[in-house]
Amino acid sequence: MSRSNPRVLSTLERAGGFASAQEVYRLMQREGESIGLTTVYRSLQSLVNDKIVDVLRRDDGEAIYRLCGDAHHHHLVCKSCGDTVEIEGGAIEKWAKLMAEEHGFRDVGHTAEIFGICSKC
Amino acid sequence: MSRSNPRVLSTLERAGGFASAQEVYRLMQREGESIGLTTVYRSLQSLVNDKIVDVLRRDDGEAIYRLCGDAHHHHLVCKSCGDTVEIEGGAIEKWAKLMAEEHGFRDVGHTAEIFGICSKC
DNA sequence: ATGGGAATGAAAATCATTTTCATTTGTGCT
DNA sequence: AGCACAAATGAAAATGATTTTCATTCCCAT
Repeated sequence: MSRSNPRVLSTLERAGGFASAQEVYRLMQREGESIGLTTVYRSLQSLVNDKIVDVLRRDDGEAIYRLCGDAHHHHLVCKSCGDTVEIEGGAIEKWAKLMAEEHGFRDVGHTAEIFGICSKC
Repeated sequence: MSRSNPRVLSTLERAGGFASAQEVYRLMQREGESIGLTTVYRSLQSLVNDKIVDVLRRDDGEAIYRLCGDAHHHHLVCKSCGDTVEIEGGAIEKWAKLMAEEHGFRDVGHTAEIFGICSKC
């Protein structure tokens, strides 16, 4: 396995903590950093594995990587401008646990996202 | 613009109201229907325009089309055997609505999936 | 130095989706 | 029926993100 190239993380931070792999790559190029696209992808993936960044999907399917805090949370994403709010999801945790029990599932995790149009758009 | 091929909609219904374009296409082929992939894509897109179906994204970025208007449900998926149970998600609906209101979002939808290991695995 | 594992990146492969374009089908009109 | 024209179709090529392959380079402990 490969470890993350630190310049990738620092670029993602500089980008406002929210960018696609292609954007991180282009940004690094523009800034004169010598790096391959492959390494950008690998680094971002490794950051996801280490739970240092989160990955979501734009409407067009492109993956966007986003620095996130550590507590388990969910996202409220604006479909138009991509603005994201972290929200608390205690209700979901309970629901997931309950449903899993009811159907005899163990070792459960979940995903949940809310998307809509924010007040600015 | 093109109009939707009715067999596409009927196949999406038969698939449980939830499938990707590729899946709809493969399903139709398996059932002996003669149709091109292009037409499947075009039909699904036109159904989205007409707001007859919803489009979301899987984790891998593939677009999945969902009949809306249908009672909205969620999935409990086994990570090991892929078995899927449809579950009711009233709690989630309320949660999503509440969170959206709190942050001034409108026109909101959501996705939620629970995954774990089923009793058979 | 030197041997081996990790990191790198160019190029090729993959895969969903979109576009192009030539052909077929359908529909209204005479 | 015969004709014209618009809409629908689908095969094949193009696109674009992402992944894989693989040869090379780097680094570090012996």
